[in-house]
Amino acid sequence: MKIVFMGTPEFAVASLRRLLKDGHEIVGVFTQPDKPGNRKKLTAPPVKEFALANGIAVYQPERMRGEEPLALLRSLAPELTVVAAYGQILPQEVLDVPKLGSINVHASILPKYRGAAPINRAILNGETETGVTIMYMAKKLDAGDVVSIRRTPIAPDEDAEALFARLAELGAELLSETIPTIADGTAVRTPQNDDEATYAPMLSRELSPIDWNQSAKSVVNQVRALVPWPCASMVLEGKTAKVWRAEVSGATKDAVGTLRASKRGIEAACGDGNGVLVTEVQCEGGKRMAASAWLNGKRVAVGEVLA
RNA sequence: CGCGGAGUAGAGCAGUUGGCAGCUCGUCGGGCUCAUAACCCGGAGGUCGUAGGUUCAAGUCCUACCUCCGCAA
Repeated sequence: MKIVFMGTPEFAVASLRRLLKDGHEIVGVFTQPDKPGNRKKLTAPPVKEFALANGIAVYQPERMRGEEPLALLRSLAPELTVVAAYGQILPQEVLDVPKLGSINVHASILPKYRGAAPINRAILNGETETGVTIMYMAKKLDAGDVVSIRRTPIAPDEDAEALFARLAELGAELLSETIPTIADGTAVRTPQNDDEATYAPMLSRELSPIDWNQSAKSVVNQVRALVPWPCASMVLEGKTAKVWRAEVSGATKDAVGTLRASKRGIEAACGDGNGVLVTEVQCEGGKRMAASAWLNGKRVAVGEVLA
């Protein structure tokens, strides 16, 4: 089938790879323009890299609105458009170009967690189950008719990075199974119940600082949810440090917010009387490292109170 | 030319006015112990990011470059 693919981050690569593997003719890939990444370098979206490496034409319009991109898309004459985390809002005219319509791979069980950061938000909220949804795209964000859903449990110690990778594969698989039903017209369109919709807004740095007054479990969820960006953060020696990994430890008698060096890391007392063991941190200008290694370099004895 | 931090043993760090390269953890061997992630003794492990320069002498001072990272976007 002649397909146009639209996607940007790593999450989308899995689906694109699967489409290729399934033998579809990818007549073009749309992805976000290269952005000035860190410090100096211009970084290309993962989807672009993958597409180019596989000899597929790549288009990076600033906007999909307007006649130009619309004409471009029409000239490619796709039968179906597949979108996965593209990062741009598509006008109805664009969605209507392919005969079979435009479908989207979304990393949640719709109508729950519509929006930009469904995976992170699900972990942040302590969900124990999530999934992927294939749906027809509608004008309203992530509100189109659902075609297929696949659920999966979230492991208690699974972080956003790991879940991302898993859902990307799961989404690709479901996409692969769903496209044939769209092609032969057996796909069933189920409208979403808007009353049950929830939103997963984009992440920001404001979510980073850890409030130790929360329960230990909430703190750990925050740490898991925000990896690898923006990451939960704590204050070490007056500076902010990213927290890459943490786990709930036992009850503690320390006052809320107390940091204590332990054998395996830094133990912090939380609002519910339990402790959180921070096991991997990253200080300003430094690399991520085991918390025990950090304590090592600081020559802090086990049991000593840091703050 | 956006601001800034950092490259020294497997890991994390120290190294003062240039003068024999150190500390903690880990690792290996031995000992103590009912036992141990605890304790004691001992050992191995480093072209100090790269290339030049100054000097009797450079981890340290000068120059260029490479790599990693935080903030800001």
